[in-house]
Amino acid sequence: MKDKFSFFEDVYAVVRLIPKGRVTSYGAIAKYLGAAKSARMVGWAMNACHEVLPPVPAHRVVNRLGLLSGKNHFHKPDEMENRLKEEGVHVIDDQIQEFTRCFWDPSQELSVE
DNA sequence: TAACTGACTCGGC
DNA sequence: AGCCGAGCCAGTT
Repeated sequence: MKDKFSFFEDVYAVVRLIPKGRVTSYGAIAKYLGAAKSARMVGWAMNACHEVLPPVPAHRVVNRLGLLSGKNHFHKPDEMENRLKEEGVHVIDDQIQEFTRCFWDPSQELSVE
């Protein structure tokens, strides 16, 4: 179907690069891809990530507030926060604790070694 | 075909 | 300081 790698593929690639125990925001990914104003598309891409191989760790992607806004779209809402906790990310009431500390900016981590 | 929605973000009031 | 509206792109109805 997609002869060329679409915006979605790029999003998946970045999300899969997120280190364990780290999280990022839709805007950060969008900005890294050159579409800072298309943060919605990043989220929309996540909506289709369910049948994408290899599986995309969408649970590591949250909004800029560190809120698990997309947990409701997972197979099971609890799976998202449960996975983050298992990776060492403190999550309380769908809110990532020390979000700025666990934040992983692709344009910063992938750009600057 | 045209219109709407959506896992966001920023700016204005 | 908090709430509301507009912008963005692509997929879905």
